[in-house]
Amino acid sequence: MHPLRKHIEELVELTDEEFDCILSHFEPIKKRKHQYIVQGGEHVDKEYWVLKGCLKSYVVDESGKEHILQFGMENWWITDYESFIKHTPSKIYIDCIEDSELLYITYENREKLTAQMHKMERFWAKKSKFGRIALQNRVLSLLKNSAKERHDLLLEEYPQLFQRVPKKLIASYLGVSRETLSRLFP
Amino acid sequence: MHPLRKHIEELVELTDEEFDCILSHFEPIKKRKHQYIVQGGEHVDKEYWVLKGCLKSYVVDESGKEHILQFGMENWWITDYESFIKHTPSKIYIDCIEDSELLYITYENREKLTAQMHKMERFWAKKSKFGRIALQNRVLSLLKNSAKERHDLLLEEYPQLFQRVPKKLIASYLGVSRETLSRLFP
DNA sequence: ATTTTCCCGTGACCTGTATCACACCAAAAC
DNA sequence: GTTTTGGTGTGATACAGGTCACGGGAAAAT
Repeated sequence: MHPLRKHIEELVELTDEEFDCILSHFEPIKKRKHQYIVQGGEHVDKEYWVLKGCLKSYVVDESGKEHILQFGMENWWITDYESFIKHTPSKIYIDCIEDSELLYITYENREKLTAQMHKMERFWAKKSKFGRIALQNRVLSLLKNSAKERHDLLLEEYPQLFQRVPKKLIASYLGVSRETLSRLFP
Repeated sequence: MHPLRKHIEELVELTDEEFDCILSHFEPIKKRKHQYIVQGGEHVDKEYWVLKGCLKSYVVDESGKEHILQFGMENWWITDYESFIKHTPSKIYIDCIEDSELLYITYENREKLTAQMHKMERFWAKKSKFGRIALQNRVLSLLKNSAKERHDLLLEEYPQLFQRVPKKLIASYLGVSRETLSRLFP
């Protein structure tokens, strides 16, 4: 079964025809390590689904430091939601940590697809709810947990991440410096 | 026009009949300052809309310190989304900072309403998207901004808040101690 | 009216984390 | 193979913000 179908069917059931229709709204794209799919200032009109590889979305502050909002690995969706939903210029960057294979859907195609297939509207609505809950928990974690606790929680939830991405990126996701993270876990 | 109707019509247009139908799915409730609408451990099956007053949703850590996730004032929705959506026991508390008048809808009624009125499904979907974007920006702000910067951004975005709620709650929302906040803005 | 609680500023001190600087090593680029 | 780049650990030092403690005044409770 196509991995995207498997992914969608975790939330809604599909017939063969429905999935064919869904897939026809996507385009495949390959990107190599260090290549961008979103750069700050752009208008983002695509949402990406990761078939293979690993990406990061982040902002860059005035001092040039990166702050990671999200990683994207197999079966994850990634884009700048603010730009994608509100049609505003992007504040974030997304690039590949590894060579990656992606499927993307344009805003227009997503609108078409949700209009004609109510299941997909429900699918994305659920995704949005879960994404919101995850972000809510991340806010709470940033408010109440120490760097060490945040690290342990991340390790527990996404152990694969620690095998794949450099620790300085983990540090940037957790909101601590590379050096501090290194000292916390000798 | 009913304030709830005005609120909903900011995102989707309604006929009189549609709004009557919507309103019939809600119940009014009054709560006094210090009263809870959600307490940790409960199963939350209601979403609240604030007609009048002010509330806060927060977690309590092991040391007893409160960390504020969200304030709710007029025209805001408030509940524990994680518990409400996933049907898990609540990790958060919600209580009134002022005497408040609320309208609530149960999970069941919300399901009924979204099933029979597609507009409301779209309304809540949009709300969810915007909520997610707001949380995303809050995460980024916690990662990249100092306490002072976070304060200034909050003041800019929600000046009313500073007129209504004690500064210690603002501090708790920003993720700094009351004393530090007091020193930052003498 | 009196008492109690809460709000808020402020001093003294402590601690977690940032920053800067350097060194080592592995992996990528040439 | 050699060079360059990037990832990681570690020391020294600086600082933002936390914690504890106190007091005064406003607001709520009695």
